[in-house]
Amino acid sequence: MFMKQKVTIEDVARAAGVSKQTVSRAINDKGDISPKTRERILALVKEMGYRPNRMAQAMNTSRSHMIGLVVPDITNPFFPEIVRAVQDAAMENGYTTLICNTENSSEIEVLNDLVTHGIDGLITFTHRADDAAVSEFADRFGPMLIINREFDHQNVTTLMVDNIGGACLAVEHLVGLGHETIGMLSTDLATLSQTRRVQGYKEGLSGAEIQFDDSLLVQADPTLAGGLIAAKELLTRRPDVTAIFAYNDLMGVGAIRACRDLGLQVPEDISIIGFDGIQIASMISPALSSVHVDKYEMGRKAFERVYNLIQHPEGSRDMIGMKPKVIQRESTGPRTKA
Amino acid sequence: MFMKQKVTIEDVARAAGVSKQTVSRAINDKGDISPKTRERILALVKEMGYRPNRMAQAMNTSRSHMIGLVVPDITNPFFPEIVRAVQDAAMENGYTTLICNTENSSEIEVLNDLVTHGIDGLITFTHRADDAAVSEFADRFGPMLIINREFDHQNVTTLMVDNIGGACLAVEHLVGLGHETIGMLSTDLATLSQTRRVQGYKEGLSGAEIQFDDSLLVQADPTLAGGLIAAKELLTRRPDVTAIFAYNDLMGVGAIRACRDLGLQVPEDISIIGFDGIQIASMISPALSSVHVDKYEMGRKAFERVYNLIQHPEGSRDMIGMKPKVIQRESTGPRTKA
DNA sequence: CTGAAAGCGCTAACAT
DNA sequence: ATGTTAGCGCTTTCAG
Repeated sequence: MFMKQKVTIEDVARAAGVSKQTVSRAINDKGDISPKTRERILALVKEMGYRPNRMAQAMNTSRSHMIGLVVPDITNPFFPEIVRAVQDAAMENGYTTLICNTENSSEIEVLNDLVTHGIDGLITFTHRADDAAVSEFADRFGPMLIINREFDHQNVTTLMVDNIGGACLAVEHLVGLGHETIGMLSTDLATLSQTRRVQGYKEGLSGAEIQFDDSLLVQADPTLAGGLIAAKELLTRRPDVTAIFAYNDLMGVGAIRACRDLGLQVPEDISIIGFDGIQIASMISPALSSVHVDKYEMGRKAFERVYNLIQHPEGSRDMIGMKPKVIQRESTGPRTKA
Repeated sequence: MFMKQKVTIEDVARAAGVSKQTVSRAINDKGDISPKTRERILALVKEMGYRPNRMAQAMNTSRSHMIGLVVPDITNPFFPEIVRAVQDAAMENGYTTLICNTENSSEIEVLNDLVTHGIDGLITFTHRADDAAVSEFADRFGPMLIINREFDHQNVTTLMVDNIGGACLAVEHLVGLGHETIGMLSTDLATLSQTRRVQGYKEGLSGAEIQFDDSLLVQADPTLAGGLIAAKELLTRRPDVTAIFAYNDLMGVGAIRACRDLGLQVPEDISIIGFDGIQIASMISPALSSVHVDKYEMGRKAFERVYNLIQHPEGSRDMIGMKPKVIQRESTGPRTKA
C-alpha cells in the first residue's frame, strides 16, 4: 500500500487538538500564537517526526526552496568545485540544489524542465543555446544567473571570469620566461570562454610584439583526451614551439602527457600553462602552472546573487566580474632551446 | 508583481473551451478523449507554452519525477562519473536529480530534507550515519538504494563493489611483480569500503604468505593531500617498502607525488596502485595502475534499480554486486630493490 | 490568539 | 467522450 504521506499537518493538528492553521503558525514561527501552544505543538512535531511537505508549501508560497544548477559536464573537475560551493551556500540558506548536465541534451529543454519542478532560482553555464532562446527564457524566468556568457539584453544577470585578461596573463607569463613561439590548445566549442581566451592569447602575443600564426592554434575537445591529441598535433606541426597555453587544465594535463609520449621534457623542452586551477593539476608531476580561478568563491557568489534575485525579483540585472591570476608551478620555466 | 504561474491548465482549458480534466487527459495521453479535441488541445498547449506544474502533479500522483542522489564529496572525481551516469539514466526516464553533498552535514538530515521535497527514490553513499538511523529511515522511505554499505536488516537494497576482492587483486598484482614489502595507504573514515579494502589487503598478504605488520598501514584523508602525507609517513617509517596500495586513486596520485618529492622513481623504486580507476589518473605520468570500478555502469545500475523500486514499492530488497578489476598502467612494475 | 473557508495546480473518481 | 466534484498538504485570507 502506497501512502501519500506519513504524517501531515492535519495529524499534528488533531493530536494537539488545534486547527491546521495553528500548527502552521507554530512551525513557521509566524503570526500570533501563544508561547504555550506553540511549544506544545513543536514538541508534538518533533515527537511525531512531522516535516512539512515542501511541495504543498511551495504551491501556496511560490517558494520551493530549490535552485537549479546547470553545468555542461560534471566530470570536468572544474565544475564539481563550483557545485560544491553552490551546494554549501544553498544549504546554509535552506536551499536544495537540482543539478543537471547538459552535454547530451537541449539546454533550453533542461532549463524549462527545471522550471516545471518549481525551482526558485537558477544558475547556469549555458553556452550552446542561442541568444534569442536564452533571452526569451530569461524574460519568463526571472531569478537566474548565467555564467561566462555575454548578453546585450539587459534582462539577465551574469557572472564572468575575465577570460581575455587571464589568457593575456598566461602569455605574458610565458613571454616573461623568454618564450617567443607559443602555441595554444583551444576547443572547438564556440563558447564565450573559448573565444575570449583565444582573443586574450592573441592580444598577449601582440602585446609582446610576437606575430600570431594560424598554425600555432589547434582545436580539440576541452578534455584530457582532447589535450593529448591537440598537443601532439601542434608539436608535430610546429616543432619549434617552446611553450603552450591550454584552454583549460584538463587539456594542459593531456598536453603534459603528450610531451612525455613524444620524449619531451616539461618544462625543460616545453613549458605548459593551463586555465582554471583545478586541484589535481597541482599534484601531478610536473605540477601544472595555471591561470587560476577561485571556483569556490565563484560558486558562493553565484548563489548569493541568485538568492538575492529570489528575494527581490524586480531588482536590476548586473554583471559580476572575477579576475583570475597566474599560479606558477612546475610546468613552466625559462626557455632553453635556441 | 510576482505571478504564481505563467499559464495553467485552467488557461488552456478556457482557451480550448473544455474542462481542465479534458486538458489533463490530452497531455497525459490517457482515458477516453476524441482524437480531434486532443490534437486541438495539444496544439494550444504548444502555442501557449504550457507546461504542467510538476509539484501540483506530484501532489495527486505521488510522483514528483525527482530522485535524490547523495554523495560524500562531489569534488572527488570518483563521484562525478557516477553522478553523470545516474543523470543520464534519469533523464532518459523523465527524471531529474537532486544532488547533495554530505561531507559537512548530518547525512540523515540531508536524506530527510530530500524526502520533504518529494523525491520518488533515493541513491545514497551514506557511510557515517549509524545503522539504526539508516535502517529507521529506510523503513519510512522505501525506494532507496544504498551504495557500499552493508546491512543485516533486509529492508534496504544495496549495491556493493567487491572491495575485499578488489584489494586482494591489487596485492596479488604487486606480489606477482615480485614485491614482498607492501604498504597500504588507508583512510581514517570508518566506512565499509575502508574496512573491506584493508581486509582485502591483509587477505592478499596472507594469501601470499607475507606477514602483515601495523607499521605498513598508514591512515589519512582519502584525498590528494591525504595521500601525499600518508605516503611520506609510510616511506619514512618503512624505507624498505617497494610497493604501495592506496585506498583510492586520489591517494595514489598523492603518493606518486610524495615519491617524487622524496626523490624516488615510480615504478623503478616504488610501485603504486590505487582503487577506483578515475579518468585523470590514467593521464598523469606515470599513469596510475588501479583497481578499476566501472562507475558509469554503477550509476546506471543504481538508477535502474531505484526506478524499479519506484514502480514496485513492494518488491523485495536485494544486493547488487560489482567486481572491480586491476588495470596495470605505468606506476607498477617489477621489484628492483634487493 | 485561534479557527473556518478558500484555493495553489493538478488528477482520481465518479458522474453524465 | 466529456464535465463535475473532491482532494493532495499546505498557507492565505478573513472571522471571530
